[in-house]
Amino acid sequence: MDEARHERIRAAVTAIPEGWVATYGDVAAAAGERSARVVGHVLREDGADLPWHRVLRSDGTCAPHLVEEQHARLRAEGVEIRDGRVVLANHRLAGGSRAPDV
DNA sequence: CGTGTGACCGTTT
DNA sequence: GAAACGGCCACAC
Repeated sequence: MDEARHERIRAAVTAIPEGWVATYGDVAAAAGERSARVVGHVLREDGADLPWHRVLRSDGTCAPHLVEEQHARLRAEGVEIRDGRVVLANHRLAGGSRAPDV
Protein backbone atom coordinates (compact mmCIF):
# COMPACT_ATOMS: atom_id res chain seq x y z
CA MET A 1 0.00 0.00 0.00
CA ASP A 2 1.82 3.05 -1.12
CA GLU A 3 -0.65 5.04 0.94
CA ALA A 4 0.79 3.59 4.16
CA ARG A 5 4.26 4.78 3.21
CA HIS A 6 2.74 8.05 2.20
CA GLU A 7 1.13 8.55 5.59
CA ARG A 8 4.15 7.31 7.53
CA ILE A 9 6.34 9.93 5.92
CA ARG A 10 3.70 12.55 6.55
CA ALA A 11 3.65 11.62 10.25
CA ALA A 12 7.45 11.76 10.48
CA VAL A 13 7.51 15.27 9.03
CA THR A 14 4.67 16.46 11.25
CA ALA A 15 6.52 14.99 14.26
CA ILE A 16 9.32 17.53 13.84
CA PRO A 17 9.12 19.99 16.76
CA GLU A 18 9.14 23.71 16.22
CA GLY A 19 12.62 25.20 16.06
CA TRP A 20 14.05 21.84 14.92
CA VAL A 21 14.81 20.42 11.50
CA ALA A 22 15.54 17.02 9.98
CA THR A 23 17.11 15.78 6.76
CA TYR A 24 15.26 13.82 4.09
CA GLY A 25 17.31 10.80 5.08
CA ASP A 26 16.30 11.13 8.73
CA VAL A 27 12.63 11.47 7.83
CA ALA A 28 12.89 8.51 5.48
CA ALA A 29 14.52 6.44 8.23
CA ALA A 30 11.87 7.50 10.74
CA ALA A 31 9.21 6.44 8.25
CA GLY A 32 10.96 3.13 7.63
CA GLU A 33 11.82 4.15 4.09
CA ARG A 34 15.00 3.27 2.27
CA SER A 35 15.31 6.18 -0.07
CA ALA A 36 15.02 9.83 0.79
CA ARG A 37 13.67 10.53 -2.69
CA VAL A 38 10.26 9.11 -1.79
CA VAL A 39 10.06 11.68 0.98
CA GLY A 40 10.52 14.46 -1.54
CA HIS A 41 7.83 13.02 -3.78
CA VAL A 42 5.38 12.82 -0.88
CA LEU A 43 6.07 16.37 0.24
CA ARG A 44 5.52 17.47 -3.32
CA GLU A 45 2.04 15.97 -3.28
CA ASP A 46 0.82 16.46 0.30
CA GLY A 47 3.59 18.67 1.67
CA ALA A 48 1.17 21.58 1.36
CA ASP A 49 -0.31 20.60 4.72
CA LEU A 50 3.00 19.68 6.36
CA PRO A 51 5.92 21.61 7.91
CA TRP A 52 8.05 20.70 4.90
CA HIS A 53 10.19 23.75 5.61
CA ARG A 54 11.66 21.75 8.53
CA VAL A 55 12.97 19.13 6.10
CA LEU A 56 16.34 19.79 4.46
CA ARG A 57 19.19 17.94 2.81
CA SER A 58 22.18 16.50 4.63
CA ASP A 59 24.12 19.65 3.73
CA GLY A 60 21.59 21.94 5.36
CA THR A 61 20.66 23.30 1.96
CA CYS A 62 17.53 22.56 -0.03
CA ALA A 63 16.05 22.68 -3.51
CA PRO A 64 16.18 26.08 -5.30
CA HIS A 65 12.41 26.54 -5.43
CA LEU A 66 12.12 26.12 -1.64
CA VAL A 67 15.05 28.18 -0.41
CA GLU A 68 13.06 31.40 -0.20
CA GLU A 69 10.21 30.06 1.90
CA GLN A 70 12.53 27.81 3.89
CA HIS A 71 14.64 30.77 4.88
CA ALA A 72 11.61 32.85 5.91
CA ARG A 73 9.67 30.16 7.78
CA LEU A 74 12.61 28.62 9.63
CA ARG A 75 13.88 31.99 10.72
CA ALA A 76 10.37 32.80 11.99
CA GLU A 77 10.48 29.63 14.13
CA GLY A 78 13.76 30.55 15.73
CA VAL A 79 16.03 28.45 13.52
CA GLU A 80 19.40 29.96 12.79
CA ILE A 81 20.37 30.28 9.15
CA ARG A 82 23.90 30.86 7.91
CA ASP A 83 24.49 32.17 4.40
CA GLY A 84 21.38 30.52 3.01
CA ARG A 85 21.94 27.20 4.75
CA VAL A 86 20.49 26.02 8.05
CA VAL A 87 22.74 25.40 11.04
CA LEU A 88 22.15 21.66 11.37
CA ALA A 89 24.76 21.55 14.12
CA ASN A 90 22.23 23.12 16.49
CA HIS A 91 18.91 22.19 14.96
CA ARG A 92 19.31 18.73 13.49
CA LEU A 93 16.76 16.40 15.09
CA ALA A 94 18.90 13.25 15.01
CA GLY A 95 22.35 11.80 15.59
CA GLY A 96 23.94 13.59 18.56
CA SER A 97 21.40 16.36 18.35
CA ARG A 98 21.84 19.29 20.67
CA ALA A 99 19.26 21.52 22.28
CA PRO A 100 18.60 24.66 20.21
CA ASP A 101 18.36 26.68 23.42
CA VAL A 102 22.18 26.98 23.38
C1' DC B 1 9.09 -3.96 -19.82
C1' DG B 2 12.99 -0.19 -20.74
C1' DT B 3 14.23 4.75 -20.30
C1' DG B 4 14.41 9.28 -18.16
C1' DT B 5 13.79 12.35 -14.42
C1' DG B 6 13.67 13.95 -9.57
C1' DA B 7 11.85 18.72 -3.03
C1' DC B 8 18.16 12.87 -2.28
C1' DC B 9 22.73 10.81 0.03
C1' DG B 10 27.52 9.65 0.67
C1' DT B 11 32.19 9.67 -0.81
C1' DT B 12 35.95 11.54 -3.42
C1' DT B 13 38.62 15.18 -6.00
C1' DG C 1 34.12 24.70 1.30
C1' DA C 2 32.41 23.58 -3.38
C1' DA C 3 31.94 20.51 -7.53
C1' DA C 4 31.71 15.91 -9.64
C1' DC C 5 30.38 10.79 -9.73
C1' DG C 6 27.69 6.95 -8.63
C1' DG C 7 23.87 4.75 -6.39
C1' DC C 8 19.00 4.36 -4.41
C1' DC C 9 13.86 4.21 -5.06
C1' DA C 10 9.42 5.72 -7.13
C1' DC C 11 6.78 7.55 -10.98
C1' DA C 12 5.52 9.11 -15.95
C1' DC C 13 5.97 7.94 -20.87
